[in-house]
Amino acid sequence: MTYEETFVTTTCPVARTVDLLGDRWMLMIIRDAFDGISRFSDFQKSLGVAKNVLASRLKILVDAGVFSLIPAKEGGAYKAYQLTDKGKSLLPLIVSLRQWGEENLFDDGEAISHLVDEKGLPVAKLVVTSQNGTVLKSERLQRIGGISPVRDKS
Amino acid sequence: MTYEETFVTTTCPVARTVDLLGDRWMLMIIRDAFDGISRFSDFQKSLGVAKNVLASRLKILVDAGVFSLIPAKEGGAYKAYQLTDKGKSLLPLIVSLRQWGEENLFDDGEAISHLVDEKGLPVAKLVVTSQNGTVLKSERLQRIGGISPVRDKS
DNA sequence: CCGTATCCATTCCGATACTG
DNA sequence: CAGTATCGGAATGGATACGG
Repeated sequence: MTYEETFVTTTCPVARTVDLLGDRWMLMIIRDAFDGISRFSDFQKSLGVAKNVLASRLKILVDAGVFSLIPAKEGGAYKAYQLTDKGKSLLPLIVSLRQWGEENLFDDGEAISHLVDEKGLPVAKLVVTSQNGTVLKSERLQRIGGISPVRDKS
Repeated sequence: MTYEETFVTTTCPVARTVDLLGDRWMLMIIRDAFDGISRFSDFQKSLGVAKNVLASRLKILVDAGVFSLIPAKEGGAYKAYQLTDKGKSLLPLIVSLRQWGEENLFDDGEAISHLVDEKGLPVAKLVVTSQNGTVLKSERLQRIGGISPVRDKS
């Protein structure tokens, strides 16, 4: 079962991304990739997922162009799954997941891992803005084109 | 089975968020909520999900504080699931999903729905930056504290 | 080490029927 | 409309064994 076979045609980009990545393992695999993991066995150790499941997920991600599979070098022992540019552009998604979790799913004083830059500074909070830089609240957004969401007529 | 019962304690905020929201229906429900949907039957019509499944997901989201359930007004007919502030702070996540899908999962010329502000301007692209505003590439990030990811020692 | 193939248990989901 | 209860089937995942 390849990614293309299960791909649902929809005009909503959120739905398409969720079709591809909206799965526990997918998102955790990508998180690990941003943490520098690139080998099959390291993904498996980190996630504790069954090998067949991991293999199928990685195949889908390679097919989708999120990972490229680098063959083992001559004399090298391991293949490597590396994020492509397409894969690296998932960084805002992973950071969104991280920041929301940090702010909403931890009690004060609980152990927590942080994301920092090379100087140890925390990453800035992601904010949705208009193209002129003003912060946008969700109430001021609307979806145009494509599917027409059901709206409250009351 | 409530959200608390299945909550996996981990020091990684990504994992906690994925535990709660890393599911096809969850993310689609939240997308719909940002599109203004608030009623049980409208979610159901929009998503085509079975009622028992929808009910269980909405309960989890209410328990988690993402939605508040507003009872029907006197004389009003419908209850409403409204995003709380906590729920509204998921906007960057939904926008991340949307923008990645727009850029990577559509062929040129395909019908696509867009997210715009009240003036019809597209939302700006989300970018991960350091606290001083410089754009951060994934290679320059690292996770500190909490779990120690498996790293390549080769 | 990196997977693939198979099997089995479980979960999950959709459909239906029913209640307030 | 807004759910709850139940049931059967499909899909999924984990474990294991095996092969490149």
